[in-house]
Amino acid sequence: MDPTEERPARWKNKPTWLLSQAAAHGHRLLVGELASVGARGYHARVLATLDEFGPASQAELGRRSSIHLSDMVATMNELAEHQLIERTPDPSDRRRNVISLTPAGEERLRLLEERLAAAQEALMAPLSPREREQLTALLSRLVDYHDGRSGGTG
Amino acid sequence: MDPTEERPARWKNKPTWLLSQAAAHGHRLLVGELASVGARGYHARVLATLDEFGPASQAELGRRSSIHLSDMVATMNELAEHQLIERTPDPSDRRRNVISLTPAGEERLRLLEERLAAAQEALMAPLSPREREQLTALLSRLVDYHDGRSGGTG
DNA sequence: CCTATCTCAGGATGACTGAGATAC
DNA sequence: CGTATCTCAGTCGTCCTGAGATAG
Repeated sequence: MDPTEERPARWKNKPTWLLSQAAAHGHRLLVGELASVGARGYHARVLATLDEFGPASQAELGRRSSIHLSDMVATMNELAEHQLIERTPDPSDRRRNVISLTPAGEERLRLLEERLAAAQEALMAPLSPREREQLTALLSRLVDYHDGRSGGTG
Repeated sequence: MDPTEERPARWKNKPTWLLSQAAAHGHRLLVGELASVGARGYHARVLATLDEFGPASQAELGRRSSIHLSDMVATMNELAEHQLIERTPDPSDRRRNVISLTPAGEERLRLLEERLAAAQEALMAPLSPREREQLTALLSRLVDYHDGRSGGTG
């Protein structure tokens, strides 16, 4: 950031601009919170998805977490290194690894969700509860619409 | 994307998540539009900033465009390669390059702004005019607030 | 001396492409 | 056969750190 100077007026009402800047601020806060406990965004996403839907193959987990299949390998390695997940071969389909959350992973997730919540609060600080609801509702509309266009059955 | 499966319910109301996903969709649309004419996001940002504020040093231009100083060099090289900007030494401060828009750069900018506008429209498609205003107003509040916290006098 | 500008090298994250081996 | 899974290697855009040379 460091906007010592004014920014072009034509950007003030450009959604892609506002969205990218707002997301960048959110990302900074999120990364800061997670880094304070040595985690990355992908970790929180995978752990939460496992907690919510239970064990699944890497590919399925990646789709549910909106993480690219080719990025899942490294993410799984990092999480397995710390015994936060377990990777066991699927006997009914030998291509697959079934990923499951370990007790340590569940505990880790609780910690990460605290940090996540702190980031949300810091990000939304200037908005009233009513405005926060409005914003999340509008963003949800946007995301759902575009997910539907580029994605599968949702 | 490709969300063949459901996504964790706990994300549905997480601003950092919604923002990052909405921004990603916007970014995809933006990059797609710009790539169709061989341009990148930084090009449009620098060209628009030059058009709005006139010639400036690289550092000043970077601050106004919210582009990191160390990323400006490559961006300037790319734009200068196509004669879209001119880099002339500042006689009153020999550290500085004064960057100015060439006629070709102005023309280029007009083309890019058409593509930009198309991306905005595609992104906001599911929202009514009133909702679009609400969204941009809320995002502006968010961005202004956090710009003020991390930046200068903006 | 300290600060600012420009340049270069490189890292981190997130999203993505392509290709290969294996299994269904 | 085609398709899906997992793995590996690498690109790209954006944001960011650090360091050096030069100039104010």
